[in-house]
Amino acid sequence: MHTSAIKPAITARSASKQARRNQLIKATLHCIARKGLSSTTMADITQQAGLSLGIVNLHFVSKERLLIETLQYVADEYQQGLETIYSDQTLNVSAKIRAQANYDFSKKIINRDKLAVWFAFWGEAKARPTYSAICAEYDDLVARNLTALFDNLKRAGDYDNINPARAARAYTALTDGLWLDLLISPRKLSVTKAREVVNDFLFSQFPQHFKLPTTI
Amino acid sequence: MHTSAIKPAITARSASKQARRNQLIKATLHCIARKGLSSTTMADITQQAGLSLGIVNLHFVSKERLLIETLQYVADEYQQGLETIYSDQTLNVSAKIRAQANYDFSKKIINRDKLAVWFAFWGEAKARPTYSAICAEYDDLVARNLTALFDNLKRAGDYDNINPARAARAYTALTDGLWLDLLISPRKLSVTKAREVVNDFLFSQFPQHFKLPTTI
Amino acid sequence: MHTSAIKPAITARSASKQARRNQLIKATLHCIARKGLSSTTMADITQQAGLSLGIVNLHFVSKERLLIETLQYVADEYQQGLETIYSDQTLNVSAKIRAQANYDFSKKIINRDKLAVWFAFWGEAKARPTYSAICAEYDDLVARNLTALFDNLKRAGDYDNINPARAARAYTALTDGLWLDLLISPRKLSVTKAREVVNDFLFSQFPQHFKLPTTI
Amino acid sequence: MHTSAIKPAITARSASKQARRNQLIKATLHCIARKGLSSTTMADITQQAGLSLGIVNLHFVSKERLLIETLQYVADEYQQGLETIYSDQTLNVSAKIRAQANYDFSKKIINRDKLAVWFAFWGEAKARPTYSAICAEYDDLVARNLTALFDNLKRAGDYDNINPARAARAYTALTDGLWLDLLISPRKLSVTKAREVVNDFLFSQFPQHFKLPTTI
DNA sequence: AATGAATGAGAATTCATTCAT
DNA sequence: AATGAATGAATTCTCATTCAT
Repeated sequence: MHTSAIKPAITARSASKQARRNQLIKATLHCIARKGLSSTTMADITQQAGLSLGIVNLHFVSKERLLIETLQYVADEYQQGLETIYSDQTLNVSAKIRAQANYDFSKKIINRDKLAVWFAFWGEAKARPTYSAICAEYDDLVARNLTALFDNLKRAGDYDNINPARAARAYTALTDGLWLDLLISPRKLSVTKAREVVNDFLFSQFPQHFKLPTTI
Repeated sequence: MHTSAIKPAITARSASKQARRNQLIKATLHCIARKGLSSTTMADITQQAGLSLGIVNLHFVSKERLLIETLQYVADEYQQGLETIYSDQTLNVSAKIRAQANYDFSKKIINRDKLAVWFAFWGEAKARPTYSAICAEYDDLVARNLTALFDNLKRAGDYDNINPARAARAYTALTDGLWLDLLISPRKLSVTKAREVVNDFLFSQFPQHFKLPTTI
Repeated sequence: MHTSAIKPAITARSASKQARRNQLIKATLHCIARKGLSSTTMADITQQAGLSLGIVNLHFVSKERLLIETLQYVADEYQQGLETIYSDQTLNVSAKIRAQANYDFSKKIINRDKLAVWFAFWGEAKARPTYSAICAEYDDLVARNLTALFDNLKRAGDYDNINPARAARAYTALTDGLWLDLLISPRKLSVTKAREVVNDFLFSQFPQHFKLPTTI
Repeated sequence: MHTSAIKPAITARSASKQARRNQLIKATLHCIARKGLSSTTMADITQQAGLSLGIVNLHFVSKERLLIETLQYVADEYQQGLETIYSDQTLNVSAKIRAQANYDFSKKIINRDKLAVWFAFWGEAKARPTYSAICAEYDDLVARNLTALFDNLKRAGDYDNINPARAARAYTALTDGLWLDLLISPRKLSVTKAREVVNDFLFSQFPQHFKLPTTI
């Protein structure tokens, strides 16, 4: 009873606390995309968030922690999208793979700002194990699930030559590489073309389950 | 004896201007790989090179210029290796492709330091157009040549479904992605596995010209 | 009462900011006078002000801006003194001129530190247009007002040979030159003597309105 | 005979040494006038002289010594011109004064570069006693000679109100002040006007010996 | 909880001077 | 005597963090 009276107050407080944190993470994302990871300062972030300079150290202890949580935020966001697909009971195996391919090159993911943030962190990953760990985590999720899906397809079709784990590895490498291309030379590679490349790949691996892109 | 007579000539003072520049670029590469792009300072670089602090501004005007020339150096080195392959008259089309695949995952290229440097710069590319420009250049070289090679194969075999330009795009994306995986999670992806993934890809596209990796 | 409740909140902040700026400008003046413009460092200034090194960039963006505002400060201070004289309704024309002559060689102006600062900036003026502009501004004020005053005198007396504009120019040149002498060779020229030189000049131009210095 | 064979060799050496020194002083003057005293570097000077960087320390020991000798050079040059006038037996007293006035506003002296150099050093004078000493020296020469000349005039005419020493002081202050104006605001004060101001002054002091400028 | 002025360690850059050639 | 690459102390500027309000 007491608790039910007190809890809302606590939740309210912590909710507002979480709101501040998200506000700062959003601002951080924005700044990293505009100015790059190394040129983004605390002043940039807090100004972008419309808050005072001291607030980051209040809510995140240090800049380093804010950056880590920002990366975590982006990784989580991506993972949640995938998990929704993976756990969707209405989709069959190939539909899930198709859904992931669509998701990986959807407006939500293919957003130059988000790509920039991904690669900004990857670029620092070697020197900062914490970044590596976060990046590796989502990688795992995809590898596990995609391997399972490809394995299912292999059994469902006549795919003796396919190694599901390697195909999954190829898929993630291919999408990472295409994202990089989309970021570095957006004039040479459109999202449409990138999708075709992915579809080519899926068709080449599982011709009985995927269609050839209309244009060759 | 010779060396003891020659070495003194290469001491601090008499090293050629170009030698000094290379010395500094090498030191820069080393530092970026160890500490990351953003944490690498002039003091780190000059100390690594065994030279004095002021030397960078003497030979490169500014840190920014040194970094650009360092990226250029790595890009040039990679390009030269490829051009040697592309212009090798003793290799037929599929041998050239195989040679590139070997080269792309050879000791010379797959070196965690060099990968780290690549991704360090890619991570900053969005915010620094000069970096993008250099990265885009080598991309172009590969895209052009690989498209031509795949085009040749297509005519030589029964590959109606292949779009050479897309296959080339897929190849570069795949290798970029694998490099990233090798950098980020070297425990999960070995160079051997990465080679198998590439071979899988080449076999899936041109089964008449490439062999299936021995292990499935 | 209202004011005492409201003002402190508003003024306290902004006044404190302005106070810091003045504190730094004062310290700058002091350092320039002691060590010269070119040998004055940020460390000198902030130490003199009893503040930390980073404070200048916080309040003035750069050293260059601090120097400009310091020059502006001295120029403004001098101008304000003059404007008080020019706008004093209780003084007649010749009294105003006499007041300016007194002011120009008063303790407030003839202060070796301030003279040193003036000439430090003049010395750099050729190479820095911003300095020139500020110096030229006060020059203008004096030229305009003194010309008008001399013009009045000319009409009031029998001064056919006087060209008011030229007399004004002569007056400013004379005082500038005397200030320089007071700075460079204070042993040869006392302030008293300098005053006599100015009085000689005024008497020679307008004998009906100014007295000959007592000692010849 | 020996001597006549050896001496030329010695003279040649020392002459070439002096030539190098003059070459460097000229270059220093040029650089100070263009860039200001504080921004002039050893590299600027040696490059301007078309010589190597190390040469200054070879011929002048330090930058400081070079600057002092440069100031000395300008001061000497000015003094020599004056001494030629003072010792010219063909000129009477008022002609000498007129000659000096002409000289002080001649092309040789009124040269923005040289003025800039004068004031650059004066600006640093307070903080560097060596500069003061050199500047004071020429001042002395003028004061002594001009006082004597004015004294002569006083006896030759009806000038009871004139104090020759003060008039001399006024003359030097006036010219210094006009030089400063010519340097700082050349658009407002032409050399012609400056000459008129000086002539006004001489006429006002010694109306029987100097003519009123034609324009009033 | 929030602010933002102040701090000061750390970084890049400059440049007089040195010294091997 | 001359050169100019190399040095490293000195200087300005940046910016994460602190802390009084």
